[in-house]
Amino acid sequence: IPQSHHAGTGPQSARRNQPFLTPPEEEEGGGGMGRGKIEIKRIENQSNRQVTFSKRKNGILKKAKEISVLCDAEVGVVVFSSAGKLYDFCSPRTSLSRILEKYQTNSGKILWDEKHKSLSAEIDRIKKENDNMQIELRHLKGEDMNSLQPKELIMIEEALDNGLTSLHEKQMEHYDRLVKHVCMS
Amino acid sequence: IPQSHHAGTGPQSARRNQPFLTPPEEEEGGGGMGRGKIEIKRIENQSNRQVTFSKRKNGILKKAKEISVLCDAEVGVVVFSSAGKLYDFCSPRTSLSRILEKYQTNSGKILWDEKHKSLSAEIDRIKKENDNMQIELRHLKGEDMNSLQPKELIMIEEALDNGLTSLHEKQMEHYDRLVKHVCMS
DNA sequence: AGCGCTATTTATAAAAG
DNA sequence: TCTTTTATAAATAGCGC
Repeated sequence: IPQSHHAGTGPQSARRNQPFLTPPEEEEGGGGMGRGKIEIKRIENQSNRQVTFSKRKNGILKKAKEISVLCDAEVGVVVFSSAGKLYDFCSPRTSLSRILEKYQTNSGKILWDEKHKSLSAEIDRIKKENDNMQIELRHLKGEDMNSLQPKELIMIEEALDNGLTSLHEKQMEHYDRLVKHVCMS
Repeated sequence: IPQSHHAGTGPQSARRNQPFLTPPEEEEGGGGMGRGKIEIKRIENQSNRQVTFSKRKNGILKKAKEISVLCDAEVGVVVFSSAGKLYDFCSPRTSLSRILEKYQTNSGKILWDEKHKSLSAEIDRIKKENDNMQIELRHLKGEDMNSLQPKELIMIEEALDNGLTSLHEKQMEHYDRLVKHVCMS
């Protein structure tokens, strides 16, 4: 998409990143080439501060999304610009409320009363069930088996064999039906 | 401090970033040069997932701190590892509670009282997920297959075959380890 | 679990539109 | 204010300890 212009300059080999041994002509005679390091302290210029906020806010939300996907982590992020505008992110399959609830449980800090403990408890229970199935599924698919003992592997193997057997029977039924159908026509 | 070795390869002018047209001698005969892009999807290898989580978690908390300082923003971040360990950040001069209060005011979402809805919605969602996994599990175990089409059966078959293949590899590892152990004793 | 190393990939500060 | 561009600064994947 970028692939800017590059009016037919010629060969333009595959090299990239020609640093700038000689400044390849300043775009304008004028001054600033800049980009550069900044120290981590409040940006005084309000405009710059706003721009930087916008960029970094996007950056953080993106990072949050990435870690939640990559590492299967639960993440909640809430950001207010200095102007008071709100931005937030919450990992999929959960909610800020849920994360905060967990936060309370885990940190001991109480963010709100405990009216919803029971609902929460049910969610925990179901999620646990969920996790167990997830694990079983993974195992049947041959994933995450490093922690398994030989005995457990054998049980999985039996399950898989049984599955295949049943499945083949079923496939045979389909096959027979097909053959029968063809013969009759 | 770093300034590693670089045994006198020669002139080594000020250029950096010599990619690696020819690998300038591998340190050891051994293999891995690696580093590289990864796609944003769950990291299957548990160990890598944990390491990446740790690194990126630090990264996000750092970014949160930076934006809060640079841009005078209020930021709250809560992260749970997949193992359930909690990490969090909150900008200075405030607290998570205060940020959340502001969040409610600003977003209209009421985290506490309206939590019922989100909780029950979540329960519904999880239960549905649960059901789907249940079905998939049954299928892999060769149950409830009457409603499946041949094509679907084939997909299941492939899954089972893949599972068996992976599993046999794993069993082979156990076996090899056992043999090795016996021989050594 | 964490730190150091380095090649690469990303994020971004500045500038200009 | 948001976007695109470009040169730099940072983050980080895969190793090794």
